[in-house]
Amino acid sequence: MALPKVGSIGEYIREQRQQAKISLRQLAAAAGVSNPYLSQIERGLRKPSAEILNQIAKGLHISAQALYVQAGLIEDRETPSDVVTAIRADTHLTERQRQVLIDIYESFRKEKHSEDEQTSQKAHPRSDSVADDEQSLPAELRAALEPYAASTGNDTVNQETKEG
Amino acid sequence: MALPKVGSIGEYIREQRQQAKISLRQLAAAAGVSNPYLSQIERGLRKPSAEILNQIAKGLHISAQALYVQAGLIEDRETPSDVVTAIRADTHLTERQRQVLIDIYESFRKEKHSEDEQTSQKAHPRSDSVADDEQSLPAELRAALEPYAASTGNDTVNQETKEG
DNA sequence: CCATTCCGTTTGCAATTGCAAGCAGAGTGG
DNA sequence: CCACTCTGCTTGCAATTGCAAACGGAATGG
Repeated sequence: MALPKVGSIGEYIREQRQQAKISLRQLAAAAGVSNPYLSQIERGLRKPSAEILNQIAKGLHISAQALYVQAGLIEDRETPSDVVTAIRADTHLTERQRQVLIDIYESFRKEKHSEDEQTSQKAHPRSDSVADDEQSLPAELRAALEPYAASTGNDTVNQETKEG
Repeated sequence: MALPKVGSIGEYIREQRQQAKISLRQLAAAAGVSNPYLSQIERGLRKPSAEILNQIAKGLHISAQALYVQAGLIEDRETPSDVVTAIRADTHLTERQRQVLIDIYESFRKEKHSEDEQTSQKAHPRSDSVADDEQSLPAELRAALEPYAASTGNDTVNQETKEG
């Protein structure tokens, strides 16, 4: 395949480098890549890997995400909702758990629609001790959530929810 | 010769894929990469480029940042992955909704934490067509959540899993 | 029993990354 | 004028990515 549109990332790097007033070789040294390779990257002749991109970002003292966005490697971070983003980014949740959480959150948002509330952030007296000794989750809700909690192919819960 | 410690990213991908209950080939197709290559990635034999990583993230419906963090390509402090903080900061939720969301999240975390990973399973590939993805919120769960949503008496809970 | 269809893996191979070495030009100054 | 040093760029080459094709199992079904 011919060269794709990697030009924008190279231009961006060169722009940032020139704004920092450092030479190509200096940035190459700071980033730990070779000078010719950086030259080719800046002119769009090569498509750097994520590792190289990360090192360049470090050498430029800019956020790696800025470079990734420029390279089209991550979405433009529209921040749809910090909650959804955080859930999606949580590496400890399973796919299923993520979807359940997001769905619950969105249904909450929808329900909340008509109700205007000016909740000033007052101090939460017991904000830190959540889910420690007393769970405010009623039994029925916990029971309903059980099949979603840890099902990773374990068949302790027979999920025969087949549509008729 | 010596394979570097790219293992963690591969393990993570495989874990996420198995939790999503899709085959290696399915994920490969969804991500637009070849099956053998994905196999090698998951086993840590290859170090995927950022582009491939991004496509895999799309195929897994997880944030690309999560993968990049796992791969050690970006610092994890760059990602706002604190679900509880995000929920607390959301001004569109009622206090009660926040509490429920956080509790569900915490219970998910607990279940996942104590859960023993179980990969040895008798594969029954086409027992009951698991292919249909989600049916996100079952009626029982929605019913259990209703009293917590908002007492507007409106029950228009249509689920729209936003997919990119 | 053999054909089919999944699953994941192994095996070559083209294309690409990324680098060491070397090239051309512009200042600087002895 | 020539040596030195800086700038960025071009050239081969080893190592790697990423893929098409083919392989060994396991389950379904004629």
